[in-house]
Amino acid sequence: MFIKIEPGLDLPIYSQLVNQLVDAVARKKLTGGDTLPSVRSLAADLGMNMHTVNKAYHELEKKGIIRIVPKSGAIINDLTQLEISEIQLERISLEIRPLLTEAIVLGMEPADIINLTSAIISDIKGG
Amino acid sequence: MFIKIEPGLDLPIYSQLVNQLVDAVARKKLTGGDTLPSVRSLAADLGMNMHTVNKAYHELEKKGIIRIVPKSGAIINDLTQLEISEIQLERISLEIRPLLTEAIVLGMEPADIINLTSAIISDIKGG
DNA sequence: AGGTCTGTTATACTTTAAATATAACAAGTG
DNA sequence: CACTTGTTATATTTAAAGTATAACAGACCT
Repeated sequence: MFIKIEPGLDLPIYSQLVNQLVDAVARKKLTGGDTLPSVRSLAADLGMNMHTVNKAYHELEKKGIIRIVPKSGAIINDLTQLEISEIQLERISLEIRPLLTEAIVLGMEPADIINLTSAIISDIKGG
Repeated sequence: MFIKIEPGLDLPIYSQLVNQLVDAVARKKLTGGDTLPSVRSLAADLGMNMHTVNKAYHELEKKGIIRIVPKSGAIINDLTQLEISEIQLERISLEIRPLLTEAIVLGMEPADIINLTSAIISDIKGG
């Protein structure tokens, strides 16, 4: 797999795993219908515990990015041409808010923030 | 004070305090030169421990929003007409990135995200 | 000068989250 | 039938969050 985990970072390793899997979907290394490795095999791959991977998978399920079929496996959801749910939009807004507030307080103009946002989005898709 | 802390939330109470103080600066309830209450008095006010408030203040100092003068107190920095530092910009970008990635994966178009961002910024300033 | 308030530092403790370690179960798959 | 799957349960370790006291030294005020 294309996952690199760094223990000792300020971000928990299960969150790192979540972020990198979301990233992989954004970059289309993973796409709707693809299956994720079993929690056991991925845990072995990454040198971490089964339950840690399991926690990451359930986090991804909460986010609506994968579905978990008990006794079978985890599958990436097909979200193309599907409207984002109100709940997920609300959650993202709530998490993004304090960061935007901080940017404003530190002196960024709305236009600067929009430019930064656009640049990051391009990088996510392109890089 | 205009601070409301909710224990039992998934966000640590020292982070809640940080967020609400940043928010107060954004809304200009607090502005450059204003002093924050002492860690002891604010802790008593909010029914929390001195060290928890202290932790929040130091977090705000790392963010560049206040300065702490030992044996004296905490003062809001004057950041108007001051360029954001490269370090802070880098940190904000790094934290905002996974949220934007998630939005993309959940089907939002770049334009949608920009609109959402603009709306939140307006709300921060206006509300 | 004296007393109070300040942030700082240190120590100790409790509680919660993160992470690991095993083990067993029941259902899907070949 | 044998194997793999996610699930569940229990136990343990480590780190973070939060509280509780106490003492210190400089600032501040009368």
